[in-house]
Amino acid sequence: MARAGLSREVVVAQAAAIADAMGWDRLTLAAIADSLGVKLPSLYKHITSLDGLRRDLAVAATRELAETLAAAAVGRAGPDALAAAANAYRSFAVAHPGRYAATVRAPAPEDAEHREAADAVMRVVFAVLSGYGLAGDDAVDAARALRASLHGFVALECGGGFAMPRAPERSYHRLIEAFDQALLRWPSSSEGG
Amino acid sequence: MARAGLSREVVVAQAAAIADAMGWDRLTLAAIADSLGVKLPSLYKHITSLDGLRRDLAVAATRELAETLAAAAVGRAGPDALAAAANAYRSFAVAHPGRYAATVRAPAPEDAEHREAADAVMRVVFAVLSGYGLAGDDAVDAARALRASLHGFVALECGGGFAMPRAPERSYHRLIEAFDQALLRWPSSSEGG
DNA sequence: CAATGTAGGCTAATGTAATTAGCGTAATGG
DNA sequence: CCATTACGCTAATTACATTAGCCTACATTG
Repeated sequence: MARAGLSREVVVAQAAAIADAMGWDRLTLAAIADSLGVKLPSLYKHITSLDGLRRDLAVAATRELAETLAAAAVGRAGPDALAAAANAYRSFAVAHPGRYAATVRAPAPEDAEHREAADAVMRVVFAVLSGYGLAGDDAVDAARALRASLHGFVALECGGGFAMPRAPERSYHRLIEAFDQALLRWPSSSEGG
Repeated sequence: MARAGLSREVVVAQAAAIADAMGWDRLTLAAIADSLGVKLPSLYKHITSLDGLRRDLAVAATRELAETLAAAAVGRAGPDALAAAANAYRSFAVAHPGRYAATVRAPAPEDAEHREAADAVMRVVFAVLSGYGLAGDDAVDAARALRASLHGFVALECGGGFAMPRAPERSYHRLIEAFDQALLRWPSSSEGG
């Protein structure tokens, strides 16, 4: 039997492609093995389990998202940075739905590598918010609100949750515009101790 | 064999309980049958398939959510209605995570019953927005932004996505406050044709 | 170059879950 | 009371994840 030249990286990359094509929830080892031209059990020489593979894919996808966001926001500030990052976020989700879904998986508490990848995403978010002069609890609240808004939008959009006949791009643009305005007034909101 | 007194409704209700307890994604016919004290194949006398059951559960849960939101918002208007509905939304998700996840499933295009349930939710949202004088594309954009923000927040929160040591309730309250302010200025945003 | 050890493929077997086929009994309506 | 239907069962099939254990390509080393 000729060697197939697999590795953990190759398997994860193939898993990403299949997750993008078939959906994160329908990712199966059978499909991955098939598309790599090997039998299913062979994968276990490179992964520990399906869940382990999902975690590896989550880490890889989260890093990819962080780099994408950072690349979009670099050299920009304020509303400019916000719009660039938000558009990059949605584009990533639309272009790579499986990988995007993987980024939503929360890191296990003791998983330093995964945490670091998730932190890298949050660093970009906080960098964008710093352009609005936000820090401390203000920034945490704003970061949560921003991530929630963007994630909620793309999750609903990708899930077919927008039934009305209006282009999602328009609504998204409007959302970001409104968020920008909200950030300008953010620090003046009641700061409950 | 004594009859177990099953029905589609009973099976769906049990599925809801199990989805809440184990998670929407880990809902299995085996668990449902077990908890009802019957063998797995017996369920097929009342459901068409696992996916059919998930759809039935989605309809039931979506109706429940619509009623919950309507009950919370009735008799209120403006910021009051917004806060009441938003809090009811998050409470529902936290109290019934499985049912909440079911409500996110988009109706199939030809599924009138499911569509009607989803419309009932949107009617409450539009009713809240009408208190801000919004209609037409303005209202559609605002409705999408609102649903995205709320869904994104509870999805991330329930998924353990908030790592920072700050109470999610605070961040949520802040989000709603900011959204209220955004709605006041909403119609003045650029209305791109 | 030959011996050898390991890495990386394989087949076979197990367990869980969804689904279908077909059997037998409880409930119900003439 | 009998016939029909409703409803639960067992048995079998399929798909998938997982483990055990085999067998060979290939790199290392004498």
